[in-house]
Amino acid sequence: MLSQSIEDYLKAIYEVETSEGKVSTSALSEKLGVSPASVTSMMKKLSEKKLITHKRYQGVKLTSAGRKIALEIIRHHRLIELYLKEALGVPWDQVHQEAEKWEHVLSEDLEDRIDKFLGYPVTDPHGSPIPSRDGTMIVRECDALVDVEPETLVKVVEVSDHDPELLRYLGGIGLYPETEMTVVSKQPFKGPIIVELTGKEYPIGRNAAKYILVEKANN
Amino acid sequence: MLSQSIEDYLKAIYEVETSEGKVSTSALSEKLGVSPASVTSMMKKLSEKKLITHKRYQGVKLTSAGRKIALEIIRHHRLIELYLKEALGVPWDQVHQEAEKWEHVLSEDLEDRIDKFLGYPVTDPHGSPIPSRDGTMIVRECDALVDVEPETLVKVVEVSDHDPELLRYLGGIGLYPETEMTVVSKQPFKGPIIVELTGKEYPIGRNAAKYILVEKANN
DNA sequence: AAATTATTTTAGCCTCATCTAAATTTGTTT
DNA sequence: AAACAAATTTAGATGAGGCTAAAATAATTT
Repeated sequence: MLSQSIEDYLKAIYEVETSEGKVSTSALSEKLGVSPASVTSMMKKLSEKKLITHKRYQGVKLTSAGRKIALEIIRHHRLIELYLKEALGVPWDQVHQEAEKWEHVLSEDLEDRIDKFLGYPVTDPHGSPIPSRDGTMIVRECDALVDVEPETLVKVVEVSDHDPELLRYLGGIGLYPETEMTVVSKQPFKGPIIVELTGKEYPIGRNAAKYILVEKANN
Repeated sequence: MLSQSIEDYLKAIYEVETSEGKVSTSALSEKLGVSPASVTSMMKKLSEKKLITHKRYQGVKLTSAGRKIALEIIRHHRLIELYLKEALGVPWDQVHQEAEKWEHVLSEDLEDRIDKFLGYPVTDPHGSPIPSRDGTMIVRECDALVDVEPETLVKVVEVSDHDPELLRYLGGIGLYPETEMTVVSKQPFKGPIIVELTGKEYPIGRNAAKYILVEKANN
């Protein structure tokens, strides 16, 4: 059995790996809120357990064993997020922190029951894909909202779950995964992006727009 | 925030206190599966935090602060047990181990949602009373099955949740809280107790019968 | 290319929760 | 009441996982 701490590291490595390609000590230090020195010593331990490969000063990579565990935890996390929303009505900006703790103590049996209850879903409330039981996750083509040209009709695919405040704002304007909207304009001087949905226009900051993934709506 | 370990100690102290009156180092050592020396050092820490009072060589007692925390954890545990059974169909012999882990990471908000979902229940699947939010638990008058005289009609009040195998056996013969049955006889030489329910007779070992609480059925 | 800055690693220390072995206190026999 | 047995506590060690400060390496600037 792996410690909660190890599980958190593997998950963080997976996430940095897919979002940035290279996994540096400082990125993990930042993400996990621990000192760089702590990261290095954990990397040593994970290497010994053959869950990652580590070249001194060169960053780390998950082995397939490590990736499998990371995906298992992410699967727990996302099933729990969806479950809490569907079964208990927990608002989408709160499910993340609840899942963050529960994911480490969820048994396989309960995981299966939840999966079945939800009808074997493929995405969580934020639109993130749920890894399958055998440790694979679909890859999707999509763009960050911040990179979309004005005058484009797009469909929201996924919103990052890490900032509750952003989620509350987006929920307030009715912006969820599957929502269709038009990118009206990008205000100059790094100003906000203006989107139109349900007939109204709303501003979305450039930084927030990095965390909203969309695809071109086909119509 | 208290560590999981501290929460487990407080819960164990509460349980020993109510079932045996006096809380000895060895009883806790036994119950928690740690060495007596570990118990002593934890007692020192809990004393410093004013969660228990401890006289050297004389056992410990919960303070009201300590009792409140113990009851909060027990409330989590029992609400979770019932929730897993009702909402996800987890069999009653499995809910305990799942609750044992989840109880430590349940937020107050989620606790309230679960409580509401269940309609503010007062007992868990094993018949144990669920402490109220403000930290009180009802006390009931009842006898261990092992102490009941033959020829008595009784109603099951509560069954200990700690032995899955016993729970499976009891479930198999249809013995649950609220079930009415007749104590037919107590076999000699510490033999089993014979009970009759739904027209059939079943043996229950003396030891198991210590963990089944009943009250005289009034009819 | 040398110097400076940024990143990563090493060295050494801390806290938590556990352990074993030895010492102390309490309880029970003879 | 002395001796023995049982329970409890103390002393000292261990392994996780974190920290800071200093050293080593890599990256960037001048």
